[in-house]
Amino acid sequence: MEYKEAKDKFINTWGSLGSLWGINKAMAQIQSLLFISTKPLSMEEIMEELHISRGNTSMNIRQLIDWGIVTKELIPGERKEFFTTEKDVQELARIVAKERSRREIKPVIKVLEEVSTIKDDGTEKTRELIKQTKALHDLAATADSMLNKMVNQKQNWITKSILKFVK
Amino acid sequence: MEYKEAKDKFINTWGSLGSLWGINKAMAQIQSLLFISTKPLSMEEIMEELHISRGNTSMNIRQLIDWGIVTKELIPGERKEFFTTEKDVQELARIVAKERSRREIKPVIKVLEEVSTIKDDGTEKTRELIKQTKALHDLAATADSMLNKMVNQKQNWITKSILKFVK
DNA sequence: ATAAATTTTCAGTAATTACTGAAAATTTAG
DNA sequence: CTAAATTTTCAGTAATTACTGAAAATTTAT
Repeated sequence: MEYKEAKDKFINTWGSLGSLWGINKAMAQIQSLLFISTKPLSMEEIMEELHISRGNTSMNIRQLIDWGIVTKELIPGERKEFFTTEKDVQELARIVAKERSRREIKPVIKVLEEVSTIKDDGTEKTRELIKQTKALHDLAATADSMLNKMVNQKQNWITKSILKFVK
Repeated sequence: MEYKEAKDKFINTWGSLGSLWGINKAMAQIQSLLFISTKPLSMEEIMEELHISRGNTSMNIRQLIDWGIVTKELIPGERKEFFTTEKDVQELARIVAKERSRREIKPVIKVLEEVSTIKDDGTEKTRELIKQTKALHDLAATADSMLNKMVNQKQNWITKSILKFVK
C-alpha cells in the first residue's frame, strides 16, 4: 500500500468513526488530515484535500476549535489562517472524554438522579422505575468518573499498570 | 414528580442517549420501556406506549434481539409474543461493550494496523502517517482490550477496587 | 385442510442532518 | 481611508436516516 492510499484509508476510516466519539464526518476528517500532516494547513488546503466546500470547512473547523482539539496557527508573512491539531493521542483522548462527559453523560446522569429520587408511592411499577434508574445512575456515574480519572492520568495511564490490574 | 412524568422523562433521556451506545432512538426507547416494566410487553403494548408504528416496532425489536439485549418471552395461553430485556445493568453494559467493540472498534483497529505498517519510504509525510497511526492503533487497541476486560469482570467490577486504584 | 391472529417486509414518505455557494462581514495591506 | 484577501454566515438544497402503513408471509387454532 502506497502513501496516498494509506492516507485516504486512514482519513475515511477514522472519519467514519466520528460517530463513536460524537462528532460528524467532516469534522472527524479534518481532524484526521491535520493529525497526519507534517505542517499546519490552511482552509484552502483542507477543502481541496477533502473535497468539501468553504462553508463546510469553516463551520467544522470552528467546532473543532470549540472542542479544543484544533488551534489556529499564525504563520509570519501569511495572510491566511493555518490550523493544527493536538498531536498527542493521550491528550486527544483526554479532551474528547472530557467534552463528551460534559456535553452528554453528565446531563443524563442528572436526569437519572431526578427520576430515581421520586417519591415511592408503594406501587410495584414505581418501585421498579426507582430501582432500575438508580442502578443505571450508579453505573453511569461510576463509569463517567472512572473514564475521566483514567484519562486524566497524564502519564501513559493505559500502557502501564491498569491492564495488569484488570488481569 | 409523578410516576408518569418520571417514566416519560426516563424513556426520552435514555432514548436520546442511544447515539452514545450506537443505536437509534426507537431502539433505545423500546429497551428503556422494557427496562422499567414489571412484566413482559407485547408488540401492541410497546407501539401504543411509544406511539410508533407496527413496522418500526417490529424492526427495532429484531435489532435488539440481534444485539442480545432483548428476548422473546412465551406466555402460556397467549398467542402474541412478549418481550423482556436484560434487567441487570452490569450484564447490559457487558453486552453493549462487546457488541460495539465487535461492530465498530475492531474493524477500525484493523485498518489502523494496516495503515501503520505500510513500507517506510523515508519521506517525512510517510513517517508522520506511520508514527501517528501507530500511536492511535496502540491507544485504540489498549482501550478496547481494557473496556472488554473491565466489563467482563462479572462481579461488580465498577463499584469495587478499580476506582480506588485509579485514585 | 381453512381462516383468524400476528409478525415481517419494504416501497414510499417524512424528518433529520449535513453541505453548498454566494453574499455579507471581517481582516489586512497599502 | 480604500480595496483586496479571507473568513463567516445562512438560506436553500442534497443526502441520509428513520418511520409508516398496508400487503405479504408466517404462525396458530380448529
